[in-house]
Amino acid sequence: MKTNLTKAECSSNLKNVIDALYVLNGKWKLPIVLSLVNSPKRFNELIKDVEGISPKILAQELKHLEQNELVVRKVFATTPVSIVYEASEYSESLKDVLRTLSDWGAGHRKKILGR
Amino acid sequence: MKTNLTKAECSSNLKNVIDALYVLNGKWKLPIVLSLVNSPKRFNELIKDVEGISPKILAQELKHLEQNELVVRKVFATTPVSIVYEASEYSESLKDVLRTLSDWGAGHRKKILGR
DNA sequence: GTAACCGCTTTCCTTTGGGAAACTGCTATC
DNA sequence: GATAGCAGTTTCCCAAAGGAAAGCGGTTAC
Repeated sequence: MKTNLTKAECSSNLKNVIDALYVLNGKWKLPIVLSLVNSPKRFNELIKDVEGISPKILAQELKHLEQNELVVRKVFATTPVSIVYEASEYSESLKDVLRTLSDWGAGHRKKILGR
Repeated sequence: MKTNLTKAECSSNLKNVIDALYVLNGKWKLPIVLSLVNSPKRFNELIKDVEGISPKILAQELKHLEQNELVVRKVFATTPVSIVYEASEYSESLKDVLRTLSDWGAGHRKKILGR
């Protein structure tokens, strides 16, 4: 059986794909999530770990990721309070997405650039 | 076995994922590919089918998609020449990517918006 | 010959994303 | 009391993305 994309697959899923890309898009979202998957971190630790990001952008992206429940902001009532960002359990749902994207990206680079 | 993203999965694949998103990104690339998967089309047919796109953007995106071998531009020596754009056979390689993105996007929308 | 269609390109403009730097309020340390 | 660190916010700026409108060279239909 020929496994073309069917019309249904194409049009009915376009919105879903666009929604997914909206959440993952931009220069920093995935780097931040992946840094937090490695280990939870505080704001200034993220600034150091995610190379090149500015505090404005980091704050902005963390809010976006929090809204999408991929990152959790935890406040500890120490003095002074400590604030720690973690990758949520839900962020594991990205695993399959990231794997297929990574596989395709690797294969594609090889096809187009030959390396 | 706990199926966390491993450190290796995270860092070594980030570049691949970013490369993949670079190719798929933007407002119009996927709509164009999906329109062409349904049926090959001429320039002005695409203008009508991909609602809201301007000729400048369409020309630009078609070039990008051609460079990435997802779309083929065929010139027929009729008088006047007719130019037809088709989804390439290689564009089928996007099937898995689109499916996982679509699944995740659908689930995610449900989680965040409850619909 | 003129009006219309095809496949674009050009120009100009607005919106969006991202970055640099300074600054703020708070706390802790010296 | 001065300095430094934390967790950001504010301001200003630049570049890239995207859109609206017009134009252009060719062809064909009237």
